[in-house]
Amino acid sequence: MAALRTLSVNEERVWRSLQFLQLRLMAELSRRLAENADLSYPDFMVLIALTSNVEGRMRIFELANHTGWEKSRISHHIGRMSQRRLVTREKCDSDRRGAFIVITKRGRSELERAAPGHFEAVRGLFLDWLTPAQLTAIGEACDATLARLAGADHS
Amino acid sequence: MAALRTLSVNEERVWRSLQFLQLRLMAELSRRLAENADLSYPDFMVLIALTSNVEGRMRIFELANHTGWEKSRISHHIGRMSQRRLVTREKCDSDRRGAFIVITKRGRSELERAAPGHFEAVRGLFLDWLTPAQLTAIGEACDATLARLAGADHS
DNA sequence: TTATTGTGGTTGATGTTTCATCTACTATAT
DNA sequence: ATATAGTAGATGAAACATCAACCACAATAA
Repeated sequence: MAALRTLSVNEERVWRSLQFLQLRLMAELSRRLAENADLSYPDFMVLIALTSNVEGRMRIFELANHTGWEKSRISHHIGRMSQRRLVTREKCDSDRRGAFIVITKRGRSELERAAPGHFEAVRGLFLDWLTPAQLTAIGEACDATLARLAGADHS
Repeated sequence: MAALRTLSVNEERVWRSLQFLQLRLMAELSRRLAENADLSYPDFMVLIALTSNVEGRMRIFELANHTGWEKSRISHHIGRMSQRRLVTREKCDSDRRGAFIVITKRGRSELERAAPGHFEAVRGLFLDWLTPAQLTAIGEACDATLARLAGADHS
């Protein structure tokens, strides 16, 4: 029975909207990815990360940095993706604990099938409708928060 | 080998930041919830929704609207939460298909243990650092996008 | 009344994410 | 050389999320 709403009315509205944005926008983007190719949103992120370097191969920890995911999540996800022949694992010579993840021909073709529509959707559903001021505000607010989160010594 | 980056440099930076914000901020908020109480973020959302009406009871579909989740997700989650005695299910007289979900004493006490720290964190990690202009920009951008997503007839 | 359609919610199967832990190796210190 | 600590990644279990049925009832129409 304590008073629980400790955000101002306005703050709460924005916070709620941001959470709903996440939910709805990701759902719609996922839906379209699945429609255009046989890829989930996470699949797509991994493939995009892999192709951000020319060889299409990357260490697990590099993938983790790129996506922001934990190594375990990467590892499990790569396991599933390699069953579907979207990527393969290769040995790493310079560090024998390590593994390279390499995009396959099939992975590349799925990605190429999905990417144009995806980026078009990101723009068409979201980015294109923002004023330059909104775009800047969002970018700066996110970056500042991320910097703070990274900097704080997590008690 | 096609040209895949179809967002402008600036657009891509903002889009990436927004995705990382989601990831990191939610992770940190979840971590703190688990630290202060025995609640996951989804648990917390359900309990907050339930207490937004005075009786602490709500139909499944109301919970779904409140959280933005699908009914099946709600139902499964309620199943797990009721095993932990955070909520219970009750019959609905006015519609015999329906179910009421009711917060328990235990649910209320966990919530009260978690809520102050949670909202403080939302402010301290994020909201408090935004300028009024940024807050407005984010709110309006989210709302406009959500309206568009809801309005479009999803082909 | 009966048929039809729609809604509220559940269920089971399957896919995903997290958490804690483990193995193998590398790096550093003694 | 050996001990110690740290890092890369894999793994199994459990929590979580999605999807496609499904059942029970309500609402509408014939």
